[in-house]
Amino acid sequence: MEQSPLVFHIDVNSAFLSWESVCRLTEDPEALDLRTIPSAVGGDAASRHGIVLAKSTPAKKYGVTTGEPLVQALRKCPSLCVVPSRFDVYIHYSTLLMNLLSDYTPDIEKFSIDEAFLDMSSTIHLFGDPWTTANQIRERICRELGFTVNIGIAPNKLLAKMASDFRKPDMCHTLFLDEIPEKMWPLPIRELFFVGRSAQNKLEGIGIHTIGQLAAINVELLKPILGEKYAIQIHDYACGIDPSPVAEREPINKGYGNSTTLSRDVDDLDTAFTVLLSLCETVGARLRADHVICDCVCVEIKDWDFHVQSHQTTLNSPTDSTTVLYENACRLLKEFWDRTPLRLIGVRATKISDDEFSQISLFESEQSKKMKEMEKAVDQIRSKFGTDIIKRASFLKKDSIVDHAASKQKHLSHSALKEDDKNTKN
DNA sequence: TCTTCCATCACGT
DNA sequence: CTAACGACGTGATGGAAGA
Repeated sequence: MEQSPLVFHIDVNSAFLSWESVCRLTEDPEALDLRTIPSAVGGDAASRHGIVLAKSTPAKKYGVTTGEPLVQALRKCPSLCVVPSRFDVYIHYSTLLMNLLSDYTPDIEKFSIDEAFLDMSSTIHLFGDPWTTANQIRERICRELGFTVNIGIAPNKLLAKMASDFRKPDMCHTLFLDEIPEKMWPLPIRELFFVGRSAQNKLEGIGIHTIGQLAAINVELLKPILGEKYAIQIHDYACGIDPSPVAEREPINKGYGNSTTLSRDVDDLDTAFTVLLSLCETVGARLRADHVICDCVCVEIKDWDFHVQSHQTTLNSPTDSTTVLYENACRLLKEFWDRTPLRLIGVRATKISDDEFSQISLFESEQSKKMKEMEKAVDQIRSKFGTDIIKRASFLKKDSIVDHAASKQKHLSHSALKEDDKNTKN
């Protein structure tokens, strides 16, 4: 039996801000709805680090944009109500959303915390026509979960994603093949998925400003500028071509990273090592939780002038051990860091493989066995009480320079109300 | 010469 | 346009190193 391909893309409007609002209203029905005032979710408003992760519609009217520094946003809109992010809350609402969506098809690809693709090709006949069905989903999410979404309706993922981005919020849009010239081709090149700043500049350099112009040009002319593979991809995209299937199972991680911007620049090895230990502990715990091991450790630094460097090393044997990660990370950093003050340090484990048959080697020493047991115990306690409960001894003496996201999520509903007194500095 | 490794860049949420 | 802000993740690229 013949099926025409049909993909929905669901995108939560201002996800973090919407979810923050819903959560607060659930806790206190009298609470102020952040969506009705100029507001934003930011990393850490108090220390004036961080960026705008999501903004309300009223904030948008002041020119506040996602991704911009909080200080800049506050200059544009001094009355902006900035609240800290709570990822545990967002994961909760994301799960509710994905569960609801799974009522409509088993073919779901969770694309990010607030986005999903639904392959509706084989199930749409159970519900009605695509437009009506999408609107029913949109209304049901609003009614049952309390937040709005955009839904793109199209024959493939790329077009569905483009469609969900059209007019916001709380809207459904179609983008079928015959609608491409009218709805997609007039758009500026930058709005095409996968065209970032760099590609935008290169394309505009040869007089291409709209998606339609990109679709019309001979792809051979793009290859020398963008590289062969990338040229073909975005040219296909501009033509509405995307054969990639909706992937039901998310692929296993290729890497596990953890990085942090420090509350002040660091220029001594000891402090840097302490930060590395914290990062390695997180990464190691995640490796063990997923029952995987890594064969490569990478250390990344960003200095005071935003200059980024990274170095990596291949391990003698794959590991999930915090200690091994830490020793290698320290060695790397010591080797390549020229002691320029650092604002960010990161650790990344790559070349991931499965842990299944990596039982304790016969030659493994008693000491490393004990080490592993200790790490396992730390992981267990952390998973029960949160990552802040246990700290290694070396943390206890120094003042904490690491901005732990987990350590600033208490008392936030109160502190969020007194945002006014910190706009005096620059 | 062919592959792998390494560092960086680009792109997305 | 510059000044200046995150924490992730993936994949491409081009040069160096190794087989």
